[in-house]
Amino acid sequence: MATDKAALAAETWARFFEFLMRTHGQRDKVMARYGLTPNDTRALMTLDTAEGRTMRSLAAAWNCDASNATFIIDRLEKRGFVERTAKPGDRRVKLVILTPAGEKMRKRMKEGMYVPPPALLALPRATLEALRDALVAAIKETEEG
Amino acid sequence: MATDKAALAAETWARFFEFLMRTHGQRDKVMARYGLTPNDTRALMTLDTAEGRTMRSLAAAWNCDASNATFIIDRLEKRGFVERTAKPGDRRVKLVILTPAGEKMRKRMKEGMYVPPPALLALPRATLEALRDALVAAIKETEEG
DNA sequence: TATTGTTATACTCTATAACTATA
DNA sequence: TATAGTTATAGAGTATAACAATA
Repeated sequence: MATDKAALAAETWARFFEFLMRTHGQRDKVMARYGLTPNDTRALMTLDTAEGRTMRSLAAAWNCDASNATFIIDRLEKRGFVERTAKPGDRRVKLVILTPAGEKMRKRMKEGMYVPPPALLALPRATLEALRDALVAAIKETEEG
Repeated sequence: MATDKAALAAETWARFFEFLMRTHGQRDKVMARYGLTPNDTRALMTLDTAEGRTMRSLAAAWNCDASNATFIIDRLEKRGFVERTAKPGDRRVKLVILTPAGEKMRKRMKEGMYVPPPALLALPRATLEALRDALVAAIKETEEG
């Protein structure tokens, strides 16, 4: 029966992507509304107002090169969404924080992106709960592996 | 209770993305193995060997500009994965088909991409079935709206 | 010497506008 | 005149290598 389970997992995985593709338009609209690229959006989601993050750690979080992180942060800085501040104690390091304007935009994006697609809202409550529970279980598995 | 359901849908949606992000590395690896970009992969998945598709319909399927479709097909043509053939009857139109080499690469990619992440395989059968059924229901809702 | 971040450069991806050839 | 596709061009996103400042 091992084969059957593999096939079931493969089908589930394919469905996962199909649903993702079918709801792609909605996410594009939210970003277009605020003139943000997918990059900008991801960056806003990663940052916070409090202590700030080093360029290095941002590059690692985005799985990209340090020079690319410079480029991404430059873009956000030009629009007034982030600030580079010097780290006290090690003047090589820069801490990037969200400005109030950046915090505001982040909140808007989050609201827009987390609005579930109508197709999800249309599901019966029990189906939604089953979906959520299965995803939570799957996420937990990624932590343990 | 409408509010509760909206919150449930929002949470489910957030989980969906979280799982997607956590399994991102796996998909990158498959594409890197064959030297394909995400673009190339999507294109290979869309095409077939039989009748071919017009550039216009490809651009529509990829939700991109016609000139971009030209660029994408050019890339695949250079690597010998696709061919442009003239449509009999209307010589303005070109039909793009997969070559045998393209068909082979398509099959490899499909195998690689449809391998479910280990975290999915680790779920109990009942959870997997619930997940699949919920996704199928959600996909169906996108068709009706 | 090693590390943090930036700049110079080049290549890929994408869209707009102008163009060619058919219809 | 309208449509299918391409080319010219420009801007965004990405990486590599060389560089500056600091440790």
